Amino acid sequence: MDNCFGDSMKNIGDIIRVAEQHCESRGTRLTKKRKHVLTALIESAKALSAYDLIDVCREKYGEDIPAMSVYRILEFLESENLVHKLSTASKYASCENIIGDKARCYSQFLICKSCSKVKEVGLKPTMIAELQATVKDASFKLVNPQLEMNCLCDDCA
Amino acid sequence: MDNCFGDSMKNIGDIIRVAEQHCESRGTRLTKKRKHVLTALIESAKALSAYDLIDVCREKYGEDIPAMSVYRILEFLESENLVHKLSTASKYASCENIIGDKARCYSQFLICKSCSKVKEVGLKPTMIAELQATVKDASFKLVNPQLEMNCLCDDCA
DNA sequence: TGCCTCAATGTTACATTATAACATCAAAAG
DNA sequence: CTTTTGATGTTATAATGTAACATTGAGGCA
Ligand SMILES: [Zn+2]
Ligand SMILES: [Zn+2]
Ligand SMILES: [Zn+2]
Ligand SMILES: [Zn+2]
Repeated sequence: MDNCFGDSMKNIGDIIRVAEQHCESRGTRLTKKRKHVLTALIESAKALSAYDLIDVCREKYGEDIPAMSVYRILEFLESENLVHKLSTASKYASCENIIGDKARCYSQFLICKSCSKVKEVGLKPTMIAELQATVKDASFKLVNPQLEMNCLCDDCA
Repeated sequence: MDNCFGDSMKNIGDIIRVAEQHCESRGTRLTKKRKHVLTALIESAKALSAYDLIDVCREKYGEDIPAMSVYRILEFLESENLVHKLSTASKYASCENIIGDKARCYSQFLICKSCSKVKEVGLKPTMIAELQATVKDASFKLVNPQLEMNCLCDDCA
């Protein structure tokens, strides 16, 4: 490994600050609860369900957020491109490009079906073009080009 | 349009017969209920939920299949590569390659998020190779290469 | 034929994921 | 301060999916 921190090298404070600025510049607010949900996702290497997040927020912040609110918060964070919904897993993961703002790029997600570990990887333009062409040939319009790949991580394989 | 039948050109009897032979050759059985569920999916241009299928089977075959059984039947049909589960939509679609047995190929599914119309398109080998490479670089193993694309069909766009 | 066995299906109960509808609270603006 | 609007709470319920155990039914064999 290159350093002694591994993935936890990422400075959460920095990411949150960027997320706050991002929201501010868009006229929205990263409230305390939204920040907690986002932080929980950033700190997790694994995708979490809405109900997982309820547990994490209770355990880590002593904060009881009802399911309905968690879903609304996730919807907000997704609309701000800070979080991605992984439909194949019914779980949520923080965007890995909050700093750098590549969030609008087309990503593929490698999701371990055993432990939910997730990795977000940008799609190459050539791939995007090919996917777009396929969709067009079939008379469909691509709405959300997010790809989710059903995988096993090396720990689980 | 090339002919007056459109997609309904596909001869369902032929497909079912191939599916039966396929099962027989694998030592499994395409029972009456399994056949009904499979037929319902083949006849539908749209992906259907398990509960949709309960309704279709009741309406078309006067047959009341409990939810648990429908899920088991879908699991069986998927294990035989006759049906695909579209996880992003929580719906199911018949394989479009039952005749020809390309079922083991890697497919991408274009799914209309408005009406659930679905099209199965084979992935080009170059695409598969690229996806595989990405997965490998990230230390994941690809389990199921199925791609699901969130689209709008031309009718709904 | 009658029994045996195992696959298929039924039944009941429940878990998980998600949304609708309406009430309340709180921050920013005037 | 009040108004306004966005954010959150509350309650109920819908939609999707699974666990556990019971029953049925189709083939194989005495
Ligand atoms: Zn992202
Ligand atoms: Zn794993
Ligand atoms: Zn197929
Ligand atoms: Zn459509």
